[in-house]
Amino acid sequence: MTSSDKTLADRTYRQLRGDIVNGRLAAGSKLKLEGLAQDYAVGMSPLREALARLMGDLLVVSEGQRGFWVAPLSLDELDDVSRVRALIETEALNAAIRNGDAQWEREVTAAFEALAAVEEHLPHTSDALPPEQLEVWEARNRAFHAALVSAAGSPMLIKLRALLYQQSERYRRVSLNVSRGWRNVHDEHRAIYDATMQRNALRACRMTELHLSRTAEEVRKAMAALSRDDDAPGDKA
Amino acid sequence: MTSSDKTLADRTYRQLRGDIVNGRLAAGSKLKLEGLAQDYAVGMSPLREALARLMGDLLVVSEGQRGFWVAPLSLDELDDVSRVRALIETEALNAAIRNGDAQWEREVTAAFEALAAVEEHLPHTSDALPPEQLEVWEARNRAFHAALVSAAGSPMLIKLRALLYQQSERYRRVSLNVSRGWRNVHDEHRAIYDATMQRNALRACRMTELHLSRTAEEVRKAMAALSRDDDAPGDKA
DNA sequence: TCCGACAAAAATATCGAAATAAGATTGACA
DNA sequence: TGTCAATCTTATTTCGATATTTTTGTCGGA
Repeated sequence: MTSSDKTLADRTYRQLRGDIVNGRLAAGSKLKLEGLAQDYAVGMSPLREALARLMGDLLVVSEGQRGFWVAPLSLDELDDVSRVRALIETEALNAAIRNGDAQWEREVTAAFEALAAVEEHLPHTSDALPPEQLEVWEARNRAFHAALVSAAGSPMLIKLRALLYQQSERYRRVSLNVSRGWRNVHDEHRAIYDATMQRNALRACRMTELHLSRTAEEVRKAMAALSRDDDAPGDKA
Repeated sequence: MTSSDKTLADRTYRQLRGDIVNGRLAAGSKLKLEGLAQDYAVGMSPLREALARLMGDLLVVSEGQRGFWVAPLSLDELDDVSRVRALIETEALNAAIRNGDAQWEREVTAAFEALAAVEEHLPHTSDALPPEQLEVWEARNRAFHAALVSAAGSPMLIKLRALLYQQSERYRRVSLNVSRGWRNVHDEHRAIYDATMQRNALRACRMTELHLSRTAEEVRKAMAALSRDDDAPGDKA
């Protein structure tokens, strides 16, 4: 699609990843190989290769001779991911603030302003957001957070951060489907941005932790609500 | 081999991973698919599936339509991996010391004593170690470090730690091939073990950092020596 | 002679489809 | 009601076809 789709397996990997992260493929659902091969119009070989790579991203799990599933979501894992993400993200941001040069500042500013342009007229009370606008926000949010840490000078930190961001995104998408409006997430982004530009690493990391924990809290509530909804209408045997 | 080899791709994944980590497949070398398929006695599909999974472990890199390579090693990456590993490992150890119960203590003790049994009569000056004994030490070292953090209560931390340990192991194996003997690594392990058993998290983490940075330093020297050797005898065009 | 562009050939990576084998399901029988 | 076997579904793998890259060889110009 966008970048390096030299091979069919590559393209399928990206498509599948997107469909899992944004929830089009439900968490925990069985991935029927034949069906997927048809949907994505590929043969078994590229499909299996894509699935194997997604296992490394912790988006797919497999069991011996029984097939593949979309990795399940759970409240416990949400807490786990959120905590580790905070650790990695603050470490990376700290390093970036230490190492970042003028070019980095420009990139962060550009990413922030692009994000701000979307966030400033977000519905505060509405319960639904046009999917297209949601995709734009997701992309710019991802870009902003990526830009912040891009000067960390540590490929490994950046790689792990990307992995954890993706995990978080899956959870966040769940809550966006049931959320009763947007909290003033823009203020939080601005606080992180300002502290970063002032090279106030301590404050920037604190604001980041706050931002992450608030997001996690929101997801937690949404998931709890969802599981209540799941239990109530369903009957026991 | 050992655990879940339900499928050919699984077995091949493990074999390849082992051969890369212990250096039987040289860093940076091209992985010729046909050759590998013969060596491991599998077809293309399971082989490619294994390689795709190894990409997720950062042990293999691939390029578009041009094939696979063993991920290269570099001094920069050694520093990067070492730093991030220290971050993750101390975080996990800290949590484990907070959460670990009596069962955990027993497991750590057992792992430590098994390791000690090998380390106590390690050659202090010898320059070569029988490969078989080296494998035993590697296994017990891995088990000891894994046991320490096993009670961290965070699957994600443990997963990332395992990834980084594996990266470090690759580098360590390089240095073991050229090392002029063993430093008193056993004292370092004992210091970590003692502090852990005393539930002295601060000291345990400090000792861990020291242990990791000393190991990294040793590897750094070995790699520098190797690259000198590589340059000197070789001729320019 | 030396180099560079170009074209053919070889090597190799990628992919799809059919064969195989393992697991799940159904139904008969005890 | 539980067990076993036959059947069906589905994952896994092999194999062969296709597409791409790399190498080799040839020619023409400096």
